[in-house]
Amino acid sequence: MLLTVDLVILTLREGRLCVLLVERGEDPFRGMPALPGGFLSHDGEEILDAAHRELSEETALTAGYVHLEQLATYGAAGRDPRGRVVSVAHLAIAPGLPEPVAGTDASDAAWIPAESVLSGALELAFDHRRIVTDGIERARTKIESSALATAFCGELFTIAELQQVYEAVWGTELDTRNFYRKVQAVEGFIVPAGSGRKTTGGRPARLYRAGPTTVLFPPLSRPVPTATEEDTGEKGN
Amino acid sequence: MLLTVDLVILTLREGRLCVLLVERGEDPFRGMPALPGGFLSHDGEEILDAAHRELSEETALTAGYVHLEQLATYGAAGRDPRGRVVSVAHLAIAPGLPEPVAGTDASDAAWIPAESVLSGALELAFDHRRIVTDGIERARTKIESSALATAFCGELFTIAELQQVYEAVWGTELDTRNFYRKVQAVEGFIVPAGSGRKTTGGRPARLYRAGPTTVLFPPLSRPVPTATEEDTGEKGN
DNA sequence: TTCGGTTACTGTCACTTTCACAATAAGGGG
DNA sequence: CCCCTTATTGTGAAAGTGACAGTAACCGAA
Repeated sequence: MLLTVDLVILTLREGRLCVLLVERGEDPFRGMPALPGGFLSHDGEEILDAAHRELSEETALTAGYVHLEQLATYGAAGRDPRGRVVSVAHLAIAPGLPEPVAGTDASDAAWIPAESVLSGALELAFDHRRIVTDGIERARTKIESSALATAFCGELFTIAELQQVYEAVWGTELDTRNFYRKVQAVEGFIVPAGSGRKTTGGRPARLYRAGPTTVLFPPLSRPVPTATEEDTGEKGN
Repeated sequence: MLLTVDLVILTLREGRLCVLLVERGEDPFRGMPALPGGFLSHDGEEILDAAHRELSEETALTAGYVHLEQLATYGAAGRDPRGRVVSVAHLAIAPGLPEPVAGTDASDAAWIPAESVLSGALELAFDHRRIVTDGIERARTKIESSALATAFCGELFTIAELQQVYEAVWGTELDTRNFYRKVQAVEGFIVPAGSGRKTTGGRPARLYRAGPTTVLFPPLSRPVPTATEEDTGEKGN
């Protein structure tokens, strides 16, 4: 029985939720997009360590602030043609890397819009489509009641940027005024950080950094889809 | 590398949240309480099937209505003295079994109050204390926004019984009137079922069964501990 | 039959939270 | 100095929440 680690690495690029996929260079599903991952390097390697290793192999994340957590374990008998391979999937969330990240291990690596995977337009190797779906669902649920969304931002960010995170992950639009109020109402979620910076013209925005709070209360609840906006190609189940 | 399946089986007994523990009959941690579980029976057995098998081995659950879901995977290098053993833990929730369930596989099986494990009063084998803690935390969180609580009840149940579930799992007391209102406000959470039955004297209670709704909206939010009731021996982290 | 005991069930009011909605502030560039 | 762009703030209606007590229905005993 072989144990592997797979990674669902999410980030924001141009306001869209993206997942890092590599093109398989070897034979099961050769040439097909797949999640980055691999076997444990040596017997005795911790699972979480292996996930960290794969993460730094695949992304050039110098800043140590990357969220990484276990997602779920996938071990269906027929998921790998080579035999019984059980994979412990992990969810990683990184701030928007401007570089497309040329892979070091696999043939090619690229940020793919999450929508392409969710809609089924893009076919993935193994059961990786399911894993990506589960990972995104986890992220969508978890940003409601935890400070996870700040992991999509850099060290310093504006409230507008944070709002873009929520909008991209949930695939909805939010009211700016209510978002400002709710986010600032959560004690210790975001804390001010010195001066402001400007972006595209306009008034400079205040900068914040992630605060000590990890559990959001009251939570930022995801708006209910109003049944007349189900056209984004995203399935709700 | 060996793969095992462990089960956190939760139920309600006399209004208290209990977990099923077996006394280990073999040598690593012999005689110590542990979670039911075991190795995959044959190479190729599905992980979820193995969990179901262990569940029916350990409990005499004739009614098929038991909730079973994957919890997390534990693979720390030193967790098993025999070598590298990775365990996929599962969370099971069953209606209150009146029988103490004499174990068929392990030496002995018994329902243990969750508080004994959470408080650390009872020492468990391996890292099973952590697994139980994670399982209970999962249950506590999940009954807020899913219909999971009905899995603690039988086919038919009263609203008062459902309230006892929430109170036992959360370890808090709830206002009866508000609970009635909230539970009935969720469309399709519980649906009426015919006639009423009496319990200890009193007015007969209406019976309900679990409805089709699986996501609770609005959710039943767990009351915030008011910092003057932290004495139940349960740690809040 | 009535009465007391026990448990199930329901209604109100004050308060907080949520949502929908628009005007003002602060820079940059011409 | 004016215009453009984006950031930031306030308000009123509506819904939800929490605290609170009384009525209803059945049982068994007097």
